[in-house]
Amino acid sequence: MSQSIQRAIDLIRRSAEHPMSLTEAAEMLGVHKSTALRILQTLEGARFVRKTGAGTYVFGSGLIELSELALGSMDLRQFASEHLRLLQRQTGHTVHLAQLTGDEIIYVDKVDSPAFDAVKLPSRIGRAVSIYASAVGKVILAHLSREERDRLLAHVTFERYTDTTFADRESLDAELARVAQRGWALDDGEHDAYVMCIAAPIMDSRGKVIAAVSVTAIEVIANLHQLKEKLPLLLETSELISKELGFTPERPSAPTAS
Amino acid sequence: MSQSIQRAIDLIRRSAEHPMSLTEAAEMLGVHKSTALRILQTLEGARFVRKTGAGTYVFGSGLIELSELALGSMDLRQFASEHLRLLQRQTGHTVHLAQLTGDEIIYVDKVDSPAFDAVKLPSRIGRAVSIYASAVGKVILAHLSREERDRLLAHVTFERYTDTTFADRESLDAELARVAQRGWALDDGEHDAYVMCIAAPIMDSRGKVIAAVSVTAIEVIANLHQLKEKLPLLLETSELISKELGFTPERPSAPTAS
DNA sequence: CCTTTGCGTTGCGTATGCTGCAATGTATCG
DNA sequence: CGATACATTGCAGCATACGCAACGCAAAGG
Repeated sequence: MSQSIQRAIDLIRRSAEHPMSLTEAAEMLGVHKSTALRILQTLEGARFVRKTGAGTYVFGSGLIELSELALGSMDLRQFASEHLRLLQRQTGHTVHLAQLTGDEIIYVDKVDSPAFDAVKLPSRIGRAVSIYASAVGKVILAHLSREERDRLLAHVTFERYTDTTFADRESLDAELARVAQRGWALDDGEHDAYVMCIAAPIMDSRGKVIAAVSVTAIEVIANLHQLKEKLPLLLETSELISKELGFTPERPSAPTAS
Repeated sequence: MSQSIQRAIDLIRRSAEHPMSLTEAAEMLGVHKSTALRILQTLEGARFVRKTGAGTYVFGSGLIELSELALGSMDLRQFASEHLRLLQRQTGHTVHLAQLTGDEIIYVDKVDSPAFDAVKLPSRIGRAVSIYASAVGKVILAHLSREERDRLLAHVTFERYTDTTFADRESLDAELARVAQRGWALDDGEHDAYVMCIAAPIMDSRGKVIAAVSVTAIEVIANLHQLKEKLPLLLETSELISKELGFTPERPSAPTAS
């Protein structure tokens, strides 16, 4: 659409990976150096990129700050933070908070194990999660209305990542029915063969599912059975967070009792 | 410099704060709605903003992801991560990692206390720290070469935030001499009257200071004396991180005493 | 039910603002 | 000290991003 803005975006993307010189930037865009320079200077003014002493350009603090600001202003994240950290300490495993935003599910928080022997998972805040090959994805899908579920799955092209992946709409629907009934989801290595996961939904004040919490472990650390033992803790966490968002379970016989 | 890019930047900034409608965006920029639309569509294509169901635009996951990518690719952050988390658990206080990037010092990691009663500090990853009114700033300045220190302080306009602020070059230099000699810095409420802090430097393989670790507490939780008791833990942490970066202490007679 | 209003969106001619060129400045090298 | 390889600045031309006006659409209101 907008040429110069697209060029600026390309440069930002590039700067997040490697430092780049002005000449590199110009070559990458296929434009004259003076053009690249003006774009970079504009970005530099906003601290979207920063110029190093060596004259190369790198990703700037302005974007990091904005991104932290945006994440920080999410109500969900604030309400959930302490519960996630408690859950991490209780289970010893990595805890994720994934939020449904528009048509995709993205990680908005992650609490790693502080232990030295902890395995670093490839998940990253801001990154989208597979909607059908993850516990958080499935548990959110399972609790959505039929229309919304169809909308989210409309543009999905299924891919069989591992043996256990639900790689077509039919088997996925069957799985989602099971998930909806019991109220939580498993991921038995459906995206990465050795990554196990359990997830529970988070509801807002209108009872709509908007996010999910999950506990993740690799098979070497804990198998599926061991992970399931943490279910009560996980469910307690998801219920507490939902409650903080104003969700009240449907049972009419349960008033504001403490 | 570049008009349309500047406009795009303004819209990104705005979207990080509130959701905005197309009309709002156009009014804010003082341009026609069609112009604002094209900019937003370009940004949307890169997931720098996202369009909500209500038709408003919000900060997109693309920028969050890029920012996490940029932070994650910093070697320092990877090497330091687990040490910071250990230090947090050992001290119970908030731990910061601040890195010297260009002419400014920014927070690149932060480990809050997971305790429920923990006070949320206003610091935020990506934000710049005062270079002369913070423990991390002072400890980095104190270990820099004379030229670099002068360069960093050249454009600084001193401001006396509190009674204890070193608000002129002369008193700051005296303080920096003390800091350099003992190898760590204090912040006795020099930026915010009730925020106490101790910091130690992190060296790279060439022995140059590139970052600092700090332990922070508000006076209600721990006074300066109590904070100083954590010094051995702090120094151990900073030395371990420096070692991971390839730094070897000059003193051959100082073994790995615990 | 039709009208009105307030949005977002599209097509198009125009001029603004971006681009490329060439010249200048600056640092690093032989 | 000249040569090279950069980044940077000024300027003229034209491509591109702009504003306008018309359209589509949904919600509000008579």
